[in-house]
Amino acid sequence: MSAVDKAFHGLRHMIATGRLGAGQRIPPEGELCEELGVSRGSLREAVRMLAALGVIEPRHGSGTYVSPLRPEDVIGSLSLTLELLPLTGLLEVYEIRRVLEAHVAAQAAARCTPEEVGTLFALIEAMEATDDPTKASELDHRFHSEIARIGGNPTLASLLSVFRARSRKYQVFTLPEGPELRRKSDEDHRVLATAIADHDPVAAAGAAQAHVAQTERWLRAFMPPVEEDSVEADSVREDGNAS
Amino acid sequence: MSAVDKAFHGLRHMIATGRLGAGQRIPPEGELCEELGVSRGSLREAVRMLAALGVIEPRHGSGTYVSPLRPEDVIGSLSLTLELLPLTGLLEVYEIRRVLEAHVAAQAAARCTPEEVGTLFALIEAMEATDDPTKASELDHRFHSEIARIGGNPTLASLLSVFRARSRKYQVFTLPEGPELRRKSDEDHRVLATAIADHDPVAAAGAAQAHVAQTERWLRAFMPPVEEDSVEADSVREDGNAS
DNA sequence: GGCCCGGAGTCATCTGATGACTTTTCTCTG
DNA sequence: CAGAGAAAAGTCATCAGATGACTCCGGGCC
Repeated sequence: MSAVDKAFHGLRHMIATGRLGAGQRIPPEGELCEELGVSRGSLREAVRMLAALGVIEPRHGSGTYVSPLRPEDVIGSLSLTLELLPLTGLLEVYEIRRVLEAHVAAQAAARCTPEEVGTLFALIEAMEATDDPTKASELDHRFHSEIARIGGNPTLASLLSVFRARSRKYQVFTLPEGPELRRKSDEDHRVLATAIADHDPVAAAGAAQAHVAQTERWLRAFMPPVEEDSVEADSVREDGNAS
Repeated sequence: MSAVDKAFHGLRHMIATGRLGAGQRIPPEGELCEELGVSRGSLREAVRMLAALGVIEPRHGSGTYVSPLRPEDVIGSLSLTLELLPLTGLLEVYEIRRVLEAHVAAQAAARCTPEEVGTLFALIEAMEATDDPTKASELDHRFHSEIARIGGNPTLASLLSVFRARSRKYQVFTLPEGPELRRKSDEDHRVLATAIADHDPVAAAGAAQAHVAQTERWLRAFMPPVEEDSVEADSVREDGNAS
């Protein structure tokens, strides 16, 4: 077992066994190095691994703390890498979204309060009122997140949030067909929110599934290019190396 | 932005834009340090982060390679941390499992071939034939993984595999009530496999959901203690502290 | 009492050196 | 010429030391 692995599993074991509890500050680097028998460099690499996985959180100048270990802390680490998956993976994610969004919609229909229904319709109206595609996409995300929250399962809500973030990279609303798509999307939202307000889980599940499926079809049809940062001209194409 | 963040996002950007493709070897540490403007230590921490997330894989003496970027590569990183979640998180995971297992069962019922049905029943018979709880748990995992595979969505299959691994930590079959639970579990498996063999998605979904719900009830009822010392490489034998 | 400042504690980063492992290349032998 | 073995190059793994940056707290000053 390598030194970094030793430090990684040692730290993970301390957390799993409760010796280091959620939110607690872990011992300083020096002490951990001595206890785990590795150098500071190796320990720091292990700490970075756990930080990337959302388990611990170093704070410059203060110390390193165990995360609250809530589901979103751990699942959120997926958002950094999910968008690296190829396109076939994205379509598979949509199938999962269909199923889970339908489930949370049904749960929300069974559990929602009048205040929560009001929030949903307020988001819909804000969505219909804006012309900014970016803002509309943001509100769309909040609308679905609110439904997931009402569903009552934070783990599921954070998982869906990650999946939606991956989909949002492709901004269908900025296409020439965007306004038309948005109008249909708004209709879907009203159908979904109405079903939830009526406490009709079956209708809500159906509406949610249809909505996701519609988005997926649009994506398949148009497949806009994704641009995530500055567009660097591929001047560096050193494909002809010595191999 | 810190040096490690600079290296992390720089590497991630190279992969996202395709400059570093799946399976490809990335430049050696020295070159990347110069290009990204960070020291070797910082670069190595960034590499470790991406490795923890399943995106790249360093090979001692050979180089560092981009992973195949298959869904299981990225989702598998969750398995290292999901078991750190508190118990409430586990129960939420069970709700997700209920929904997704039902879905893959329905998909499998719609898509399965006679050969795949044969595999399922062979696994059931092997499960019923063994007395070893550990082996039974292993076969149970393979049975459900096979159904998920037949379902046709590798991303979903790997996600469910991670969720099941979390549940398997609690070995209900080793309890005093284990044999009784196993008998009922075997019945569930036969019902599920029969529904799949009959190409009856509705029955398959219902059977899968009921099976997961049953397991969840057992876990709530007995809640056996978790023992996680699966790694026997006790190179650190100085753990005999005051804990 | 409130504000400013300095010191202790901690993480962040860099540099240099050495060891371990893999892959390639070359030489020697048959 | 072919093959096996050794040598060499390339790369990651690990350690040690030093310095900088940041946070937090407490004491001194107004």
